[in-house]
Amino acid sequence: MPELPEVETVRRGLQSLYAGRKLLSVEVFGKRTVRRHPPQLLDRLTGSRLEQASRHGKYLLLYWSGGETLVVHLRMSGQLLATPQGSPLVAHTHAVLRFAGARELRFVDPRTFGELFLATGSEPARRGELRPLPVELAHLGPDALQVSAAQLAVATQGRRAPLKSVLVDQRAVAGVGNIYADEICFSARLRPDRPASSLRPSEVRRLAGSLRSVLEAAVSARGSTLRDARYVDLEGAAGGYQSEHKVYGRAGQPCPRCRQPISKMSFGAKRAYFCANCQR
DNA sequence: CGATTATCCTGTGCGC
DNA sequence: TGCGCACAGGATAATC
Repeated sequence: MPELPEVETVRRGLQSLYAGRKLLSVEVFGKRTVRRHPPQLLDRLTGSRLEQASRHGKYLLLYWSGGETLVVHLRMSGQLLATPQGSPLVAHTHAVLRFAGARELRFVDPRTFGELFLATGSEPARRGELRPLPVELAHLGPDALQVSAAQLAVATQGRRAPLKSVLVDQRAVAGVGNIYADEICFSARLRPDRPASSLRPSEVRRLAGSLRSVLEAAVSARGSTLRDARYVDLEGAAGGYQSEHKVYGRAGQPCPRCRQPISKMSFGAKRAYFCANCQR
């Protein structure tokens, strides 16, 4: 559910609320949220200070003074919430991190797709990144807010797959999901079912510009919160970008550019919303 | 090899 | 009002 803008909003909240704070304890409930290794391994973090809250794509990376990296992915329904000490645990609370001088950090996730794990090692730092990426995330493409037109050209080259499929493929570009892929295609005036390899250089450049501008605008608006309010920030507040969606979820409504009705097409299991008149 | 599909879960909203 | 079913922001292993 959360895509790059929502995860980035959470990251900023973590950085401002918890950076420099010492971790007092970690408590994990159930088996699914910490599933890559024994949950008690997280006790290694106790006594460390959070040095930096970082992000690559939809993954949160918490770097600690002891040298450990805690990786968090919210998947479809995960939330991180800054909650007053000792207030009642809501249903589906799977982990609680207690900090010195700050509210508890709670991981709440009804569908239990989300996960937390300690990185086991790092690959060399990528260009433009201060910290190395955990080996577990080595398969990810460049972060969607950093990606260049040249990198996008490589990602789309030789791929007959629909453009939207490539955009949501985290190995190609990390951070774009179902909502923003549609919004980016609309902004770039490109049909989501265009074979990725058919994009001309000028179209790839347009796509790169739209990637940047749509994601930056969404980050500025603190992400998108849909009707089910599954995404909220650390304070429990909804985002504001949903009111700026141009095509996502708007089948039949007039295109904001040309007033023709927005179309919906099926895409394997997923669907894509687009304007058949002004996206080519 | 690359592209669909099935799966992990719970909650919600819709149609009957 | 109540029930059953389809569907949901994701990622990945299995299958075509």
